[in-house]
Amino acid sequence: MPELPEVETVRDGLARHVVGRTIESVTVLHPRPVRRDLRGPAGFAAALTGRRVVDVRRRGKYLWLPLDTGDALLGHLGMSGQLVVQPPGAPDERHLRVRFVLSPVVEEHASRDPGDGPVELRFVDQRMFGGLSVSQGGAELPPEIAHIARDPFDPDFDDDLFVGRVRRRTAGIKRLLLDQTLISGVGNIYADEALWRAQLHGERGGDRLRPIEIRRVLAEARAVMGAALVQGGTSFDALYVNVNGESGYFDRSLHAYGREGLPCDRCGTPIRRAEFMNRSSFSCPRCQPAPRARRLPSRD
DNA sequence: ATCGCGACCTGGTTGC
DNA sequence: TGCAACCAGGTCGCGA
Repeated sequence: MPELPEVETVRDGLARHVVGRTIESVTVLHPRPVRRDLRGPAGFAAALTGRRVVDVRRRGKYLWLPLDTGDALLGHLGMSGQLVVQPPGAPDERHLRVRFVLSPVVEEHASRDPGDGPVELRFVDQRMFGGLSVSQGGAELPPEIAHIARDPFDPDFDDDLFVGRVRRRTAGIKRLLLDQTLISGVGNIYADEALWRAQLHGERGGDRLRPIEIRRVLAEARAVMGAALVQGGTSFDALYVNVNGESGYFDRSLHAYGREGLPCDRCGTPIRRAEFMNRSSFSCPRCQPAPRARRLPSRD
């Protein structure tokens, strides 16, 4: 499941391979991934055809491609989305949803790299939680994602602001780590990993954490995602930009997620799986002690 | 404002 | 063997 490191890997790959190209045609093979675009599949395609891609940017798990018009192609990979760059005529992927035919790299930027020829940008998504839309005037920052917080690698991410906001919330710290309006880019896997590394239980209330504990889990989120970023950045080949949650290029480094019943790498206690927000949470019952139940508000 | 939950979606896996 | 139930989870929208 793509979280910040995987999405950043895709952003970097797209920046190398699609910037400077013109979108020559757009084919929507399934309407669902463009559902957020109110103009419908035909309007979506029309708004992009003939436009040149001038950059590839990211905030949290969202990606957008600013266009020469000041609009942007906005995308989210959801759970199973991929953006792949392929040579024209490569066999269609099983779950190919949208195909963009891109022009060759313009003359002045071209090298002798065969990758400078025409390519296809393909949105492939099995479960279709992800999607694409055209954001009008969204080149700088699409208004659709103005509510998404900066991510912890953003130079303008404000640690003090984050600590302050967490301390004013009663929800558990895991829920707050997943709240993209507080901190973006963290998903279920890296939330569990950051909490394991910080030795904090995800149900500890934001208002029950000391500032130093909040700073610790923030530092660990940076550490675990930073390590994944380094591996991800070297894991795709020249032309094929891939995000695949199942590929598991980072699996070997996981200490909590998916390790139910396996011994904690720190203390040997079996890792426990718990239901949380209709999904799974993994933690060490010894290293990450659960908080005592909050006292019910008194009625006197 | 905040909280917590259901809906959305497919296909691989599990259980009978 | 066949079929149904289950499971993965990011985001949005809703009611409280």
